[in-house]
Amino acid sequence: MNIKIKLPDGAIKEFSEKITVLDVAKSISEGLANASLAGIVDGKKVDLDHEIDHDAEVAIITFKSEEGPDIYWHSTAHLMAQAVKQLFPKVKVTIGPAIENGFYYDFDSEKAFSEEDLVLIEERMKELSNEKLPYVRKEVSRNEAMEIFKKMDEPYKLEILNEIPEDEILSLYTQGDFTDLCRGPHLAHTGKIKAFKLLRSSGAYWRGDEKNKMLKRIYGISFPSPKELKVYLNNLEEAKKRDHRKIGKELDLFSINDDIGPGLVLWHPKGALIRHFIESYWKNQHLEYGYDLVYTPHIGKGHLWETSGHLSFYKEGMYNPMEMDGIDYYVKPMNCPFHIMIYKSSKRSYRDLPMKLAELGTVYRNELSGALHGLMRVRGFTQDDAHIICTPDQLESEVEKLLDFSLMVLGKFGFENFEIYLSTMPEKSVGDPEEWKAATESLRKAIEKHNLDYKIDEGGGAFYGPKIDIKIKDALNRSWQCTTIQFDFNLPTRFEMDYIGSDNQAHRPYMIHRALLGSIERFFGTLIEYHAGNFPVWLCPIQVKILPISDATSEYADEVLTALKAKGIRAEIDERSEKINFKVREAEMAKIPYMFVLGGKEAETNSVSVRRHTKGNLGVVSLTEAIDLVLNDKE
RNA sequence: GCCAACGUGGCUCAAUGGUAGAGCAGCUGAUUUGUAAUCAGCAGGUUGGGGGUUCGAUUCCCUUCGUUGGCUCCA
Repeated sequence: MNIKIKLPDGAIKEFSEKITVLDVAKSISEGLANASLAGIVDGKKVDLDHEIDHDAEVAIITFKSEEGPDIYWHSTAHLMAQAVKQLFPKVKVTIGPAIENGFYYDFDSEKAFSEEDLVLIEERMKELSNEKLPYVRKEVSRNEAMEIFKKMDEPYKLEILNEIPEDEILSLYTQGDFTDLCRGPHLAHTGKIKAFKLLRSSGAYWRGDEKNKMLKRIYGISFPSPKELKVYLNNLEEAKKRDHRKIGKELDLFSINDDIGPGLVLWHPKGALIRHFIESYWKNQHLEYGYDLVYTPHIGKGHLWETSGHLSFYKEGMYNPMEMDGIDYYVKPMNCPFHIMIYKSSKRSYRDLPMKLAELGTVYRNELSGALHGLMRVRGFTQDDAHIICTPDQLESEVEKLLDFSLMVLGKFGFENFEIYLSTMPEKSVGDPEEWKAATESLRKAIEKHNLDYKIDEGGGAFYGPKIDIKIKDALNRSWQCTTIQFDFNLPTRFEMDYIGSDNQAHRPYMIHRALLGSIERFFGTLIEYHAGNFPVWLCPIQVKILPISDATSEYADEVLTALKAKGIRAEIDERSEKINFKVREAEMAKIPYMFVLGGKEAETNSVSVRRHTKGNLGVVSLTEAIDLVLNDKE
């Protein structure tokens, strides 16, 4: 017998008898064998003790491999479930997958897991890890599996079993006294799990459906070494310092007040000024790129929302109506019907298209109280909304322009890392499938033209059309949607929109909803976190703080201030009779980008000592040079 | 909305059944200072709201509001 094993680098190894994946790793190096978690044989992920009895392509998975962490974390989830079952035998297990950062396991338990419970579970996990219990795979028939889980009294596993397709191989993994239904692969034994931490417990609905029972979820993370775990936990701590709610308070940017109501934002002077700069930039760009700015009211008659369909599809998201002259008025959750009414205010010709109506439209939505989160999810917010109404043959170029525009705007704020999703037709949808196809293709083409990485969210589109979403991550790695470009095959029909074509016939236009920043509130939140409060200079309320060393230079300080203002630089003098250290400290903490320190020397030579926030003292330069420095940074 | 934790002066936190305390911020005064905290004094809280247990509640119980972490939803 002679088995040829092809490795990822193309090398071929020959073995004279059947071997396991671990043998292959060993034949390469002892180190690799130690680090190996599992393997890939002919494209299939398998356990290390998987036997190979034929020529095959084999790759070894370590923690550093793309597939590594998932397997590692999944095995840790099993370890945690074992510990939980031992400590709380009445608990029923459900599912426990690896996630982006770590893993969780959902349990059906009367009692929630307290922090003390988590410590107990961790301790038990440590003991079980020390026992180096092997994860043993066993393939079973459907009946066997049913028997086993019936005996174990695990109803959720039985429910899952029933939903696995007939032709799929069923496998069980057992370590010590714990058996779980699982596709695998898993680590060789529990001793491989060296460092772990249970991070939090929370509630989670079975299958994510609020109609189902509330389960108890435990989240955790694990690494092959304590050092990696420590680095991860440290990063988590560092990330918390970037939290927009914390920085928003420290820099006095915004607040949310109990007496006003949850999810309703107060923009304080500094935050409002930044918002003003964001909005003016936004308006100027829209005017330049062929948009028309509009303003629309905050409320509209119930009849309007019936026509739009919001009262049948989105009622829970809307505030209750208020009555006037016997007619119900609703606060708007969206701007679209208003923009449509502007379109419909006169007869439109194909020559009017594309029509692009843009508005910083403030809307109110009744978000679930438990979902509110700082500026990221609020109940009243301003969308940087626009509706593009065009003919079918303008579609593709409009989508392309949109994506260009969006990337340019996001870039202006310093955003370069984001996730792009293309969402396609869901099961329940309105509109002609051919139109869906064309629209989806035009979205795809636009993304590909930019050479951007993107993920497809199959069936994730709105019922009324496909969409592109751009998401930005917050300090804790949670994604928040900013840009959204959505087709709408629904509203043009509902509102019977039309235009007269060159053939003198009425046609139905295409409509695209889009928001670039998403909402000003959320965008501001992500902006704060992305820059850790160190805003791009053009957005800073104060760009330069002038710090005279003593009263003796206060006259010169005034001159510097005048010179800065003349160049459109926002500056302020700290005139207090405090030590320079103190003034520097306060300016640093206020994250002001430039500090100009002035003493007798500077006054004599018409210069300033420049200090850059986070970078420190840059030395003395002439006032004109210093001003140029700031102006260059202000772009 | 659901599961859980939390709620003490503007901010960060202390006080586990015996009339609430610190630092920072604020105010007043002194200090005129060379790149991240000058010194002193003063003032500020019916401990989120309501109810209960108790001789006595920040502390224990109930309820309500809010916040936080998740579930869900979405800008």
